[in-house]
Amino acid sequence: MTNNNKVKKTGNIRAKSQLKILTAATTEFVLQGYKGATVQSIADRAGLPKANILYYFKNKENIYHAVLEHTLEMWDEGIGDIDPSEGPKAAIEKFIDAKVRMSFNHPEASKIYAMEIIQGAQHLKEFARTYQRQWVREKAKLFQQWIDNGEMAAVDPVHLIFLIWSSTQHYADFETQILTIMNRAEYEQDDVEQVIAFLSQMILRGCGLA
Amino acid sequence: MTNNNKVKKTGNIRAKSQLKILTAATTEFVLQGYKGATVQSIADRAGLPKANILYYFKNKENIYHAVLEHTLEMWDEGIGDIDPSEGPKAAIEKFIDAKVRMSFNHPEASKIYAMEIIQGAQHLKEFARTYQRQWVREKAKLFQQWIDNGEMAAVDPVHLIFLIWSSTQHYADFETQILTIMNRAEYEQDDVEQVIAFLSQMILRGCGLA
DNA sequence: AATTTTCTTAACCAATTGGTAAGTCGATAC
DNA sequence: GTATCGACTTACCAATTGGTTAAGAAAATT
Repeated sequence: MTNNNKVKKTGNIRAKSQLKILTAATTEFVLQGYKGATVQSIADRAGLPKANILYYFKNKENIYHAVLEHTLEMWDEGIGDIDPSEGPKAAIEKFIDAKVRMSFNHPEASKIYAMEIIQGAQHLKEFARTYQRQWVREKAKLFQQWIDNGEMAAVDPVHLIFLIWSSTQHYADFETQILTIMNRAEYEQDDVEQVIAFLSQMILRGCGLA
Repeated sequence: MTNNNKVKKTGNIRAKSQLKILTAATTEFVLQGYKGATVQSIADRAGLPKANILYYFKNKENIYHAVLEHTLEMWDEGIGDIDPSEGPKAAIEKFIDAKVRMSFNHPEASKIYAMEIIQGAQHLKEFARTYQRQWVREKAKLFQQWIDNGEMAAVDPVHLIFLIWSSTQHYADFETQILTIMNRAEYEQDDVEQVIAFLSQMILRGCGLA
């Protein structure tokens, strides 16, 4: 009998350290950009010596890849699939809800993602070309059926998806600007609900669903 | 009489070179980030030797400041002030129109701006705190009056402004993603008009104005 | 207790990069 | 003709940074 008292001790330090590094790296990459974030700065933020970082990750690019993967997993989970049987109103509501909550809960993930796209999506082009394109087409088709059925107004489904993406992500990516303009130090609990209510109202009405 | 034949020869080269550098620098900063863009890469893109760059601009940060200023000027011009007397419908239409056209015509300006905000707006906090905050408050007040007058639906004016900003800028900042998903190499003439029509329709309806 | 594996660290290096010093060159002014 | 000034260039350096090596400390396994 091995590993009885302390369950899975091996790899425990490893997993812990890797997570610490990944978290620190995400923040550094957002704040300083890929080139601006140094291995040393990541190490400092993680509270580990620099050589230790390069013990767990082969090199800097490797860290960045790991951060991106982590981000994409979140995108995948948080996006909440649309259930066709629910009808357009519930579908859009659920979609907005999920995206807004993700923006408020994981702003750094959204920021990393946004910076990648802005800079030309060198590391994400494949993801967009395969996965996202497919996702958008499926969902657009669904919306189109609802439109053809007279269940919602005739709006361009693809642009509708872009609208939901942009308006929801904005609260993560432009956090700094929004807080400064509203003269606030940070978001509060209520803000999430308020944004969800506002965007749902606007977009549903825009789709002739309210 | 000096400078008769050739009008203002001195400073002509200067202005031309500076513009070339600024344009090249904007692209480099967008593509590589502040730290990632090297003076050499800016020089290469501008078609000038590196030392020449540092002859016209004291240092790298100086170039970046110049780029940001140039961007803010555009923001200022392109935003197109809202005329209270026109009523909410025309005002919102005009606002969306101006912002979308700016996104399609100067995507790099939008991108530089977006990256600054995402990374914490180190160089733009003052601008947001003074100028933008004031602008948003004025406009929000205007919308509120229209709402109180029953001229438009009761939607949160500040969030409405954020919605217009985010949905219009999206086409510049996320250009790469949008084109990839739509399986297109670049935007076409029609796209601008289509986006303007879509967003106007959606947002006006959301405001109970269509 | 011995041994093997994992983890941690200091010291170091090669390459890149921002920036400078010191000048050349050509045109205009005097 | 020569002094001046803006435009441009070469050669160089100090500092930073990504990454390696090699060796020791700690843990886990036997």
